[in-house]
Amino acid sequence: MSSETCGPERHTCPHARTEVGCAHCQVRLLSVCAALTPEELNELESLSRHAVLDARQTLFSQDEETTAVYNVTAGALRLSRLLPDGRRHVMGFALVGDFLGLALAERQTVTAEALSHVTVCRFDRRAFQDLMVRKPHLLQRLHERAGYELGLAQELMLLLARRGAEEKVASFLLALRGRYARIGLTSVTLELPMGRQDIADHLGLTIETVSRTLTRLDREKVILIVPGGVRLLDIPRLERLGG
Amino acid sequence: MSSETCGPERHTCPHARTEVGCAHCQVRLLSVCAALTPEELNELESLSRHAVLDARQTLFSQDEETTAVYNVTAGALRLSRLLPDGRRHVMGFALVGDFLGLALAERQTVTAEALSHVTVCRFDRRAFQDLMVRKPHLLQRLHERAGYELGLAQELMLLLARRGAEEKVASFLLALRGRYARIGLTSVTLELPMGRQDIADHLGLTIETVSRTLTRLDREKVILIVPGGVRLLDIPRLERLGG
DNA sequence: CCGGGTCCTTGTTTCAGATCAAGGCAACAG
DNA sequence: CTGTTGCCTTGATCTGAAACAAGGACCCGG
Repeated sequence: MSSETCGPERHTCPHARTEVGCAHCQVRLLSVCAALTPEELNELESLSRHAVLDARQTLFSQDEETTAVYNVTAGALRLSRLLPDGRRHVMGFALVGDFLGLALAERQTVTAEALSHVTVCRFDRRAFQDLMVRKPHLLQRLHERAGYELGLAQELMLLLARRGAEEKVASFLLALRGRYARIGLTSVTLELPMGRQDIADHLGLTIETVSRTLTRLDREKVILIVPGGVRLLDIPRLERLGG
Repeated sequence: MSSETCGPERHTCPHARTEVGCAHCQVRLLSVCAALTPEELNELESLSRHAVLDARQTLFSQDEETTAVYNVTAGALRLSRLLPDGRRHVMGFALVGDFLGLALAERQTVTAEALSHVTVCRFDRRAFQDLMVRKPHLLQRLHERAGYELGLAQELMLLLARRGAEEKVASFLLALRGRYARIGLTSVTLELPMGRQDIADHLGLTIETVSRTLTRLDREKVILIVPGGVRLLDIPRLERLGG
């Protein structure tokens, strides 16, 4: 709640991109940029600026004008929405390779806050939009990605409507594992860069229920709680619990 | 559950479009077609076939191959998703002007069933996709629409996570009113083409809770339950209840 | 080493909504 | 007219997550 709002410009390093260009970007093949030819990539690169955020810093806030779109190259962010009555809902988490600003909306619909040290690739919105008009296959790629996001949103809806804290938590862990796998990160332990409160606000539970549920799963040897994440011990069982 | 699965082709009337072309379509300005020039509209028209469904008929089913995309020109459909364990979640309702198949996915993610007598405009998926590659502004329009859908999905997520049956029902009614207003339908009474069970499955409640909540709102003179829908008597109050 | 954070866990109570059960009502067919 | 069916409503009881309350683990700065 007390995170300082602070534009990304402050963290921009104009020299960074000369050192590591788009062509050498680790997330290029995961992201929308994969749609581009080398020369188009060059053009895109000329629009991009790297930005760095520390944990708890805000990349952009709900309702503010959308000045840029971003590609996450390292770290994780929390995407949340504040309700008029003060309650918060965490719409999701942006991981490496995720694109922020898909919908190309005039105003941000969510607040994006860094959960860890984060690096992003920043593109001016106008310039990006212009480029997209000229490169229909970039738009197509973006639209595909939007379809994927729509799918994620539907899964989450299913998750929220499904009663049972255990079901929710189990599905959440599996979904996160799936997203990590999609970007080639298959570790024994599942990193949880977000706190319990974030998970609770994401799943429509309270922090106590999330904590209790994780503790129970740990006690029943389905998972093992480790610092900064969990180890998934019995994935078939977890899948049975989650659906 | 017992609705007959039955392809839309059976209801196709190849002569219909000669009688009422795209240019005279009532929903043209509401839908993705609004992005097109008259001659492009002609081209689109040559791809379109009208199809008619009676209530309870299935337009397409979850997991089946996507052979076509649709534009709803009359009536309403229920978009639902079946979980492996048999539970159902109603992802949403398609109204007049809505486009089905935005994501251009290979397979359907939901089942679409007519809630009333429905007419749709059917476009072959391949042909539509080809047209879109040639008409970037159609793709752009589609992407915009996808952004809108993503917004709706987020709203619904908020709704599902937000506790309180009353809040959910109130927000649902207001959201539906908003969607009707968007397509120029502002009647005193809000039509509810879906049943109580559908609303329950949409909001993550039971049919009893939906019924009780509507009854309570009626008793408190916030709404008036009428056959086939409700009349919204005290909209400010409803807004306070819904957020 | 201590003091003050923050985050997480655990215990107890309470309540909203699920569940179980029954009945009402309109449409329709025989 | 009567039985059936589908949809909605109402009531009684139960349950699981929220709310409230407290304590523990860890980190960091002095």
